[in-house]
Amino acid sequence: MDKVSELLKSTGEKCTEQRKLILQAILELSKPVSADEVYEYLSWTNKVGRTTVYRTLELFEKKKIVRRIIFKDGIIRYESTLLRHHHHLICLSCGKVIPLEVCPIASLENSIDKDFEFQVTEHFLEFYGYCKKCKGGKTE
Amino acid sequence: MDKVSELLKSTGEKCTEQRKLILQAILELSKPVSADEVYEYLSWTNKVGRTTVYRTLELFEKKKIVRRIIFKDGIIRYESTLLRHHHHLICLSCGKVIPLEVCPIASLENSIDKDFEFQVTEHFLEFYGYCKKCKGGKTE
DNA sequence: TATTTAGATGAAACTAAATTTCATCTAGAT
DNA sequence: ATCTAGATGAAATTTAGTTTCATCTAAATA
Repeated sequence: MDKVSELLKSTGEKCTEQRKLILQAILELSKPVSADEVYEYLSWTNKVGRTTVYRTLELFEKKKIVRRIIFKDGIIRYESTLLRHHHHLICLSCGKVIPLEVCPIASLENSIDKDFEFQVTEHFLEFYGYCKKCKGGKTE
Repeated sequence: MDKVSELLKSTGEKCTEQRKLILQAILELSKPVSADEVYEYLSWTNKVGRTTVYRTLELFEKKKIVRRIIFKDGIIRYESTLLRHHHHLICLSCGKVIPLEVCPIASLENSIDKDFEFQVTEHFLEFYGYCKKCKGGKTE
């Protein structure tokens, strides 16, 4: 059985053609993608409806196959949890998304727990600015 | 002239009754608020329309009177830039928003500039979890 | 393998956030 | 007091996301 099917099986959920396609799309795109981007990416197959994409991504999130990422624009995006926890550099000019391996936050969570009696379960950190290419002539 | 009017004047934009009310609302609410929350907060005055709230917040963002904050839910919120740059703890159970004075990121921006040739202009960092009250019996 | 069924699918209707249009109004310049 | 660029808001529109419900199918069971 292929990797995608195995990953789906491991959650105890039904392994449908649509779910396989959607999961594969996420892995292939390998960056945070919106439901609509997944839908467009798979439109040529004529096998997956918009509703199913939304519902499946929600399911995947619950099953921790994907994690939710929110950028400035407020659109909900997802990326595979096979990618280790990390952050992003997002170019305000061309939209390029650069993964950033460093996470300088983990160590902070414990001290927040202590100082605020607040139990941190997750955090979001994204950087915005201008990539190498766009640094010169900013287009915004 | 009052503080709110002065702040508006300093941007060179017209100082209308609506803008004064909206700015005052943001200062009074003193937490990240959505356009709709501002609209509801001011509804008793019967002087500000929804469209104007959206447009004015956009203007305020451009004029750096407010900054945009995005939480997990994807709704666009704003807070006054009179509040120094900071982050938030957001309770997944009761929705409470606790401001966090610490910013452990500033020092990192320079090294990102060097390592990735990416000029960071801003960053978002929010923590999610359970506040003191909700820690015990999680409701989600 | 055939049957069964809980759960998955998708078209269409709906909701909510945000934006655009356009006729009217007004802050502040003259 | 007059003028006008820009501000306002009701209504229409767009966009992201959700719900409904009739139909279909994965996979459990006979």
